[in-house]
Amino acid sequence: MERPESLTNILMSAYNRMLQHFGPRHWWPADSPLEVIVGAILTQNTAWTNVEKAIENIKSAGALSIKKLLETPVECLAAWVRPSGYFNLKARRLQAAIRFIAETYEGDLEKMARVPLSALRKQLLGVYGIGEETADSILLYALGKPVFVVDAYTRRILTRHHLTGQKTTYGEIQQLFMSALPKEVPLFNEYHALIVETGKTFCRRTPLCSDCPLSGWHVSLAGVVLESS
DNA sequence: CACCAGGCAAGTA
DNA sequence: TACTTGCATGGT
Repeated sequence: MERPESLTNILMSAYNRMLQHFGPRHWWPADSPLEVIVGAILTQNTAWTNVEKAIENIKSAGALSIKKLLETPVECLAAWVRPSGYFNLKARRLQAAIRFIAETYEGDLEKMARVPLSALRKQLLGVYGIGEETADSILLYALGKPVFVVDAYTRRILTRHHLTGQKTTYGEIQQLFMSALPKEVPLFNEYHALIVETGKTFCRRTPLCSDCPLSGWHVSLAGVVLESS
């Protein structure tokens, strides 16, 4: 049996395999920090292609700014974001996020980005419609904070490779990565993007794992060597 | 036709 | 605290 690998080696090996396979993802797919925030809310449990249509509607209306969105009635927001699903819900969530930025930071995302990570994360989690994944996506991809984003794909891939159980919490999975990896924004950025790409391509709910960059990925942790499925 | 997608909050026990 | 349910469009 091989010598047990450290968690750091396991996670970096997975990262290198995914990077080798897909190349850099250049995330988040958006033209501005505000567009990242809007996209983070609209993509909740929704395919990104649908989010693109919704964002295009907002752009076509010339409304992709804090000032414009702030004065847009919620019914109008709902009409624009309709293609992304849950449109009544997401219109309210969008409005709540925009109001928070306007009221707390005078609509200035650069001012917002100067607040320390942990304090900012708590603030975001207090906003209606912003949970852990959305908060972390905003922190990392819109504000440049070194935090690891955990999503359904992250969970699914780790579970399939026996690195975590089904009931592992968001925070535990986040700690798994953040305790083992250097806390660098470019690494966290690329790592999560690669997980999403790998998940979309090879690890959907209906399994389709052949040729996955992680197939045959030997995981040895705590002296127990497992074979990925 | 059924199932799924880069969650979240509110309700229930 | 830990589970369940509603929310909704568009692609496969």
